[in-house]
Amino acid sequence: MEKINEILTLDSNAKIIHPKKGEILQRENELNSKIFYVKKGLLRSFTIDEKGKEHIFIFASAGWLIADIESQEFNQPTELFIDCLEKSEVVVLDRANFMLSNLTEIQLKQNAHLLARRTAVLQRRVIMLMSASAKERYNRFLESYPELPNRVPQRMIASYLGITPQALSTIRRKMVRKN
Amino acid sequence: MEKINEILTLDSNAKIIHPKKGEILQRENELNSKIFYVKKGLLRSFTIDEKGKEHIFIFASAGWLIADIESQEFNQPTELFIDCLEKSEVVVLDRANFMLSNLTEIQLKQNAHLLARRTAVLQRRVIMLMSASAKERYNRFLESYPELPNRVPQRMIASYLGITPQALSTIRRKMVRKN
DNA sequence: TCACATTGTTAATCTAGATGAATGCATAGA
DNA sequence: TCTATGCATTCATCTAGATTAACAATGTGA
Repeated sequence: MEKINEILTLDSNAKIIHPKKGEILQRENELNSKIFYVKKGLLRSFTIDEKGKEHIFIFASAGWLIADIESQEFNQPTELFIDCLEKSEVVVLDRANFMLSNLTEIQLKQNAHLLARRTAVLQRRVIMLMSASAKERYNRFLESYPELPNRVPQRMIASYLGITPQALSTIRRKMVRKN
Repeated sequence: MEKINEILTLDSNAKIIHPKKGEILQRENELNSKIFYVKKGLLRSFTIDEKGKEHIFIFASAGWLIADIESQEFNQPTELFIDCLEKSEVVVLDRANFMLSNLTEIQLKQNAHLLARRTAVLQRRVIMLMSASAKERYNRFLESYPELPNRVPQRMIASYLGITPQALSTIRRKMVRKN
């Protein structure tokens, strides 16, 4: 991972920012959205639906990308907000830089790798949402991201799992009683 | 899109196959899984859960990639089956070819573009699964893939949407009555 | 320090969609 | 041609999780 850090920071068009907790890096309906690479800290992306309900799309801790690939790929304004959950250090790239500029072959490959890793996570997520109960999804979440429960409030975990905070609370109660 | 076709077929390591309807291109638990680029026809990927229930992960018609990115990225055996829904023409690439070999810069960029497009679809899918009702998901599906309902049985559409064929049938009945 | 917002919990009720079963239709294979 | 298998539909019932609401515990900012 250290290699990728170096490569990204060597990209002459990349900027580094240090957002603090609560800072919004990208708003819904913005054009020209960016790709963020998290060096330290924790970001998240989320949508807000017509009923005003927040749905967390992805968390990104150190070493992960966060971006609205959909809007970029189809050249539409963002549907996703991106904000900062912990004091962070973030490399800001734009789309042209990431895939279409004159990067070296190694940089392109590393970037493709980061993108593939993100896609892999999404693949698992879709399968989970379709085939697993809320309880199973929560257990899988704990396995996959053991450090996150200490870093984000439960209502955000519930939102990421696609359930209400009440439902998550109930699931946790039942799990405790069984142990 | 025609450009990408040409590029892929020029890749000297790529093979072209012509699977027929029902043919299985990749089974669960296979190692060394491939990336398939659909030139003509229609493929799908799906999982089978512990209860034996089938969940369609993605359809891929002409111009789209289909692959188990997750298992490739984490070097684990495939969880996904890939099979053929219509007589097709398919370019078979392996992972090394796709991202890590000595392709030209243009090829790498085109491949990254295909990957990003797939990621974009997955992004929309996750957001839909989390925030929209079955009826809304069905309507969005019809908008996004207007030609697919004529090409695949309804039970597969239901499976793609994450609902039962009965539920889809009921949704369709209600939609017809309202018009 | 006090007012007020945010978080997590519990419980009562409601509902979208699952499950299971029966029926008619169409397609395929001997 | 007859039979069997798969597909779509309908209905009765069940259930996971949503909704609403009340409350305690913890932060937080003026």
